[in-house]
Amino acid sequence: MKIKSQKLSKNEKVVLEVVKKSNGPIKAYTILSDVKKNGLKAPPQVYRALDKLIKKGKIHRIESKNAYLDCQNSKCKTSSRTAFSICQKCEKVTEIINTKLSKFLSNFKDDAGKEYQKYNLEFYGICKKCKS
Amino acid sequence: MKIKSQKLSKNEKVVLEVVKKSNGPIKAYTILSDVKKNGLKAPPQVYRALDKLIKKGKIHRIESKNAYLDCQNSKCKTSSRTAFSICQKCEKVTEIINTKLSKFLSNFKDDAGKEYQKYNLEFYGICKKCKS
DNA sequence: TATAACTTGTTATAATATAACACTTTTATG
DNA sequence: CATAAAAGTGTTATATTATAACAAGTTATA
Ligand SMILES: [Zn+2]
Ligand SMILES: [Zn+2]
Ligand SMILES: [Zn+2]
Ligand SMILES: [Zn+2]
Repeated sequence: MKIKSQKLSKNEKVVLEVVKKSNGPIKAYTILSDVKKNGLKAPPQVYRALDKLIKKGKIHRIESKNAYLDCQNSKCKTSSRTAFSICQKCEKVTEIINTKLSKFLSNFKDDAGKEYQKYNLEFYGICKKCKS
Repeated sequence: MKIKSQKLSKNEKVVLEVVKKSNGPIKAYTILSDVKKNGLKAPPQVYRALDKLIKKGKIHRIESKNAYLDCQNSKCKTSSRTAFSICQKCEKVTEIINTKLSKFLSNFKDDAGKEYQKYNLEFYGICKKCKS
């Protein structure tokens, strides 16, 4: 199994910094307006960087929010198996890092006996802060 | 726990029929062009119907594809707990109906001991047909 | 029948994402 | 090194997906 290079290009670095310093999931066009000071001007520059960063396991896409979040899991070498907790009130998102869960899903066989190399799981609820 | 009415409005019925007869996930604007013969003309008419149908558990949204699929699970009274198998080659999507899986996820507690009443899980792989 | 709740029709626009093409930089290879 | 291949960048235009806002019609129900 070939290991994908984790080296980042100039634009990838710029975009990753913005995603990292955002407090939670950030949208592509929010990133774009932010990176304009770094000389990036057009959507494709941002989307390309996002796509690469996802492939390199540096960030994840929160599908139900069209937003991007930096990986909070040191073990996340790739983006192939992800799980998130999403607050329906404040929109806070955290990556779930749970061995029992990832083992269960990685080993899961469907009724045809098929296993899956890749999954994305999004849990929805109300976070602790919003409950109190 | 209040049971949501499953009664469908005229537009909801029209849209549901199109989703049902499509062979796999269908996009909102594909639905729109299809329902034009029924007098529906504008995106909001389709999107409203889709939203209601999702809430009523008649269809599901495949988040990673921006597409809609009719519910294949007779037990799916609501859309709160869903799992899908998605072929990365032919884009075929099937709803996973598996008691072990749904029990595990429904009972899953994160590290803070929190349970979730809602989730969406998308598995990605290559379907049987595409493998052979 | 009044009135609230829901449903529809319509126009316009917002938000998200990609195609296509020219050019530059980096990497690999003989 | 030379040079070709691969990866990355800049740019314009456009495609795709989704919602805001408002007016009007319909249905439930008390
Ligand atoms: Zn991660
Ligand atoms: Zn919250
Ligand atoms: Zn279902
Ligand atoms: Zn397939």
